[in-house]
Amino acid sequence: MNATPDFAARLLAWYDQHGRKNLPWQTPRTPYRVWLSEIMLQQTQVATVIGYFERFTAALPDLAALAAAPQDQVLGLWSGLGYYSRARNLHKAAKICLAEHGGELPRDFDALAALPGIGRSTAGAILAQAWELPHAILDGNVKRVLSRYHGVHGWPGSTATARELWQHAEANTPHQRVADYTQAIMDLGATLCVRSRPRCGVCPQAADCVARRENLTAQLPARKPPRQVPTRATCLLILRDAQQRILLQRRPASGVWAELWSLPEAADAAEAPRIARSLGAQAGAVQALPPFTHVFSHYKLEITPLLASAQALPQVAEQAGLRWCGAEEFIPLGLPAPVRRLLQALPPTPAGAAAPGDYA
DNA sequence: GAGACGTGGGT
DNA sequence: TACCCAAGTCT
Repeated sequence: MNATPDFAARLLAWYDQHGRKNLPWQTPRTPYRVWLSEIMLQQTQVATVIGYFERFTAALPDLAALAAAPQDQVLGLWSGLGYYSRARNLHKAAKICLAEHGGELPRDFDALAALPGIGRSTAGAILAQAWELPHAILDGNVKRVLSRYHGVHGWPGSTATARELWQHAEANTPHQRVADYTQAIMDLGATLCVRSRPRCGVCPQAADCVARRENLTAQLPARKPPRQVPTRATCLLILRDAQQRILLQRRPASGVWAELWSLPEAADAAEAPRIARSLGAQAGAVQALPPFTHVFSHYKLEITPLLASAQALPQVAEQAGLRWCGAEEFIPLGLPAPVRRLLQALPPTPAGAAAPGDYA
């Protein structure tokens, strides 16, 4: 690949003047905080992450605290961020670090990339930012910058184009000031070389940028091939007892929202009483609340909330993965975002309404 | 290689 | 509105 010796120098000079140096994971810049931020920032924008990062590090300030935390706390701190396998893998990796790496993140690329949730780019970012080791990264920002600068036409998601971009990324990465360089190229992508209407007029690389020269900034990087997303439908069962508690059910270990606390599902309202009984509850009249659509990256989900007064059946033993939760109790739990919204906006029980079996 | 995996914001 | 996508990784 074309070595571009001036690329890093120009970028670092720009970074010294215009780069971001007060992001929460930069002060202090410990390996744990770098790691956590890199995981949170996967497929997630900086502005979204900042609040989650602050809360997470306040509760779990170091690797040992994370490793010792219950999974429900970790998922609770992640609740709303999405891609929850990141949280489960982060937790697993912390335990592995404690058991196999002396309680620290390994400084070896292969050992780091072997940890769950850490791939090639994240491993490179951690080594570069935490320890100044000369490793390249290739995240969305870098893909955009390099696609334009080097005039790479292929879609970055394809293997061939990714390989090409990795070669550019390796060739461009300097051996001095690696941490700053890594932050700098992401800052460039995030603030100047943005997807639409990049600010080429103030870009330090504009003179040598292929896309700029050939007027291709709107075409590069190539778009992902469009794909139709299917629509599915479900009913979420809100079983509420006389004490205003809601029955929550833990999601299965695989699939969407894995291991989060959620509402029981039903195919329709007619099925609700039978579902309730199978969960050890007696449901009263079922009221359908206004349906809404929740959009995932790969499908749409039409959700109809079904509200029913209910009573835990005392003769049914408590089942694992089920819990009756008061309004204050579900706040720290790992809940899917639409479930949290739904429970927070729940209409109060009408005065005088009686739950089944509540004959007082 | 292609699909699963969340959510909120920009255009 | 309906897309597109944002500091990717795993299977």
